[in-house]
Amino acid sequence: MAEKVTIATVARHARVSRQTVSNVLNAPHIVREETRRRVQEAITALGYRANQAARQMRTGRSRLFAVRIEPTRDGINGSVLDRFLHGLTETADAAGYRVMLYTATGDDDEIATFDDLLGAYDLDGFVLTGTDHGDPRTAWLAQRGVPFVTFGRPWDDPESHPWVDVDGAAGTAQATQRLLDAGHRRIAFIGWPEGSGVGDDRRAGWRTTMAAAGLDGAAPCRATEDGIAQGEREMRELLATDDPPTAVVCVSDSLALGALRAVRDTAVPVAVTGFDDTPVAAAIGLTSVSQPLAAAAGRCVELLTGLLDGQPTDPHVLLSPTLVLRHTA
Amino acid sequence: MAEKVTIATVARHARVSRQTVSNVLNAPHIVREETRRRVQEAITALGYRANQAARQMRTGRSRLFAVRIEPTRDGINGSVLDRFLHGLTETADAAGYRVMLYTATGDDDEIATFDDLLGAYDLDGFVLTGTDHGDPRTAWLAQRGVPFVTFGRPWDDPESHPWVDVDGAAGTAQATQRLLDAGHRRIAFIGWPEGSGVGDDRRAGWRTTMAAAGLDGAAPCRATEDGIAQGEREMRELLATDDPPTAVVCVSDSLALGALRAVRDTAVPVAVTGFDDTPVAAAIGLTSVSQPLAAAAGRCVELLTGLLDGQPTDPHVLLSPTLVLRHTA
DNA sequence: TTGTAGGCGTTATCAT
DNA sequence: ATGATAACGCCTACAA
Repeated sequence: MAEKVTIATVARHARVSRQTVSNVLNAPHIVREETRRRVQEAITALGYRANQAARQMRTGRSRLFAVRIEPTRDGINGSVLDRFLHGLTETADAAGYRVMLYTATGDDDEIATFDDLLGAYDLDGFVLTGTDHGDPRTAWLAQRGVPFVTFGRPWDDPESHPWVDVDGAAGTAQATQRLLDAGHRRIAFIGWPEGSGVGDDRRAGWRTTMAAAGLDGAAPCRATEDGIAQGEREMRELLATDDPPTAVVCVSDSLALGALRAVRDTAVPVAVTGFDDTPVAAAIGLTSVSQPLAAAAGRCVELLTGLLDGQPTDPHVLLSPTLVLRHTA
Repeated sequence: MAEKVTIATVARHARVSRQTVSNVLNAPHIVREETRRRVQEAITALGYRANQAARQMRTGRSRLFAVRIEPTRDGINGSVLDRFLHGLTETADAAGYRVMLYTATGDDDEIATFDDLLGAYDLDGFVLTGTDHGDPRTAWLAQRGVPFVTFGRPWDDPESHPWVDVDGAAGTAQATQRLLDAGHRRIAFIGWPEGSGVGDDRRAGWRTTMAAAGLDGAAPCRATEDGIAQGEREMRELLATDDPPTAVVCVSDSLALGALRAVRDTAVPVAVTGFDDTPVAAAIGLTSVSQPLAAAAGRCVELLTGLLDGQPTDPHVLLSPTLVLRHTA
């Protein structure tokens, strides 16, 4: 444990004042070339690292972002957040920020945590995931002028705050088109109940694609809560109709997995596509729409740092997903 | 957005000195009952929160732990870390600590990050996951007296530092015993190559159980890298032998998934068990050994906080996994 | 371009 | 039991 290396140690070593060292760190352009080099050398030689606590106390900024980590619901969708989180940490790191985790049991609890975090750690910003209609969290943050970005559009008013999202409609449209190209005509959709922004968006992609092909009439649509069992049930009912579909686009891998089970029992092959390209999909060969999570995370960091530096960045980013073709479609 | 509430604000409000407020916070017992109550009231009334940066500068402690988030390798095993991380964040929270994330591309890079983090944020401790033989990271931390806990035993010397782990051998033993009870006699094992602590441990559980049943001769054992394709190949080779196994215990869900594919083509039903109870296992009905990840995370935090408070806690915790029975065995 | 003098909010030390 | 004072490491004035 070498004794602590402070800005003073560096100054002494480089035979300049502490202020000059600070300048080299925070405003390199105002320091003479040669002096700067000498200071830089001292910094690396001594292994100096700016103490964030001291810096934060003076500047009020912590170079820290906070992200909520969710309780891994059914575990299938959990991996999406997991991948996003990794991308976020990596990009933030590169931008000189670190990511702090927190948990919350609901919106109110999360808002209380905002308060806590802001008071105790002077957090620079938040990255929220999974926003929904009339989200109280974004309102709270916006009202206090706390910088934040959401991964997921604000469905009520797209202009209300910076966000990054993946174009779900484009994803399902792609999947639907692919089935169309393969000769399918009766293509069903199994989605979530109306009212969730994400679910409605994905359904719209399928619906418009079918309509564009003049196939509205051949497009049975079901809605259910997420889950494998639910997917299986809906698909069975679909198959039991007079004119059963030959393909189905599902709003999630969970539902697609269930549909796949129902389909396995039938003689006629039915094509199935899912959404999110989760590990499960990869493992069982399910064709699925893949979100560019690392890119999304990167853009979130970009937006947030831009906000903090007062740089004007386009605050709304919509990324395109890609269809990963496997055995099931 | 109200003006900042500091210890001075509270002191004024409660008509005491700043020091008394500090005492109420850090050494309540030395403050008179009535004074303490008055200060507490002021604290809640004003919504005061101790500023961590200032506290840290004075005490040198940050109430921050760091954990590495991995690049979600094949995604199947990634979910294990994900669940662990969530448990960690929750327990740390309850203990008044927060979790900071970092990434690293290798051991050396990770050590460099330790240095960074320690210098910049005065981190209180690290939680390492997935230790292996002769881990340079633990050596580095230990040498500098940095508090840390590993999730995973140090295989070379169990006494060298505090750890929490799950008894892998007990898990595979349980799985094997269950197959024995079901009447199986020829039970194979598909594992990882010798040399990984975790893999060898899990193999040992199977081997000793078979030996105890006097079935050493009926216990074909294969080793391969992790992966679905690898599992399928090994299982096919196993099935092609003169006296093929009627059941197989796999060291991971990935391998089990592959084995399952090989087995689906055969006429004779072959029982398969995996390890980690990943979402994939749940989705396809694979019997698997489940690790108590939330509990493990909790014990990690317990050990670490104990270390920091100088409390003597048993520094070695071995938890038992449970077998989750599903369709495949 | 470089040096000097506060002060950020907290806690430890020492008086009272 | 309580209060005054110094110090943690850094950055932002201002002076040289």
